[in-house]
Amino acid sequence: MTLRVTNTLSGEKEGFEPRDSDSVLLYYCGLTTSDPPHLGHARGWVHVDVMHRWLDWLGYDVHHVENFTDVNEKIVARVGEVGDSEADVARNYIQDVIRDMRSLNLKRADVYPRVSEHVPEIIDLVETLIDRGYAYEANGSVYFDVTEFEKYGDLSNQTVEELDAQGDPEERGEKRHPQDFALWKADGVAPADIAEHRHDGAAPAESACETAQTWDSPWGEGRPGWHVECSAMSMTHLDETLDIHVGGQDLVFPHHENEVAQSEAATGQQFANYWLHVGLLETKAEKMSSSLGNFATVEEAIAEHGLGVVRTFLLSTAYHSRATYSEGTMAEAADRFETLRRGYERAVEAADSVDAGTKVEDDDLREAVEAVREDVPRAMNDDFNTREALAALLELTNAVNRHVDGHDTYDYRGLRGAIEAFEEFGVDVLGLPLAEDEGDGGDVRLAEDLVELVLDVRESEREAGNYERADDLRDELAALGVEVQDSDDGPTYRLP
RNA sequence: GCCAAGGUGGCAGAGUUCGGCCUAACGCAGCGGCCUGCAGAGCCGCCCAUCGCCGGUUCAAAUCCGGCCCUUGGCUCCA
Repeated sequence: MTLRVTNTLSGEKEGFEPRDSDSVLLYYCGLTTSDPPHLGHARGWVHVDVMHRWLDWLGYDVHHVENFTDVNEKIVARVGEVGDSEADVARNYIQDVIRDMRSLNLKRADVYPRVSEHVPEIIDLVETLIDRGYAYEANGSVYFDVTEFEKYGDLSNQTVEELDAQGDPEERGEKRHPQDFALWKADGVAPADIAEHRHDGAAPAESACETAQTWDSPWGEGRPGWHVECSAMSMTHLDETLDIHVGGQDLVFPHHENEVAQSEAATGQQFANYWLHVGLLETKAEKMSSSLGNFATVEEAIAEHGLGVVRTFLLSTAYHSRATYSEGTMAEAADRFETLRRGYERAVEAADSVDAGTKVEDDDLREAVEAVREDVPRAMNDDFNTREALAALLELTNAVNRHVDGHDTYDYRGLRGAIEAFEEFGVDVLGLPLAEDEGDGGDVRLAEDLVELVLDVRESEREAGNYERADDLRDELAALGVEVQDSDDGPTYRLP
């Protein structure tokens, strides 16, 4: 059973073969740190995270890099709102990104390089491109000459001629061809460059622009262009040829197209063997984006729904499809996650109970365990089909519930198999917090003791037949977020 | 206009690579039943799909081919 992935280069699902049979170089285009991260970013991160986890499961040594674009006109446009300078704004948002990545339970990448730390490498790359005849200098700026690179347009399936036909010839300026793009931009940032990105309440554009960073270069003072950074950083931290390059669907053109051109022109090597593109998150048939202002931030979503629900939501749609964010889709995710979490909990409780024995054998349960061990790897190997993987775990949940409901004594080995499958696939591969305890601080212990005290009182009311009083107590606990469930063995509860 | 990705039940969303086990998964919503003092959770069952439209290939098509319609994304900052 081998991994197959949909490669944007070919437009087809292909068998995955890394350059080196036991390691994978994985690069993900991170975000520009000019706005709070929203759920659309989280979708990309979580899917890359699961790819990383699955490649680990398959036994590869994964080298994973994600960049931060901390030099950009949009960041300058925020000066005065969240910081006093371009660098300061970027630092603030990088901090937000790191906080959100932690709360999303992402496996760490090996490196999170920033543009501001890689200007020397970028300059080297630009010089190489000039030396090799793929780039030219004009008035202190450097442009990539798309007519020199034969494969330009291959990734996005366009030709330079087609692209030129769309461009406005007046816009060409100092470029030789309309599609040429900047590798290095002379001087700093002009107020006009940031005008369209500004919010109300920003600092005066002039003073914001004064904080824009510039660097010395062979062509004079200036700033790196947007596209070079990914080429320079991925080559610095991984290699000239990557196994898998992942990014949002909206980056295919021009960003990724330009990355391919720069990198391959400079090295003569294929830049990435597999290009994977994550579909965009939409609300009511409109993509979620910072510029449209229609986003839910990662922080808000986690605070409102919790990690498990957010991850379940993001993984409930295959990475390459677009996904819909709405109250309804979140509610569905909440249900799915709760079902899984309860199923896992029931398996653990049953296995640990005195009624679990070695003499009990439930074929249905054991078959379900075998099935999930086949179904999840098959789903994940089929282009990381996380939706199918979740469905397989839900089938296991159903088998666990049937077993616990239908028997007075439990099949210990069957349950243990189920628990291991939940942990291996649900927790380790999909990153779901199935076993999350709510922390073991003193406050939590006190809360537990108090809830148990209330439940004891409630039980005696029930025994006395005072159901109204008992129901009131349950309702009041529910109002505090404490979920109470009655069963034959007495009530169980869960803290919020 | 050009390029790309899509159009599957009330919603959401797999399956299309290599046509048949798809009489279309998992789930949400809805309905009925079991369990329960009640509720919830869970279990069992049911309901809702001629898989955008038209034509073609085939013993057989959601899956392949042709045409058309529509949606979204990219072509300008965007994961």
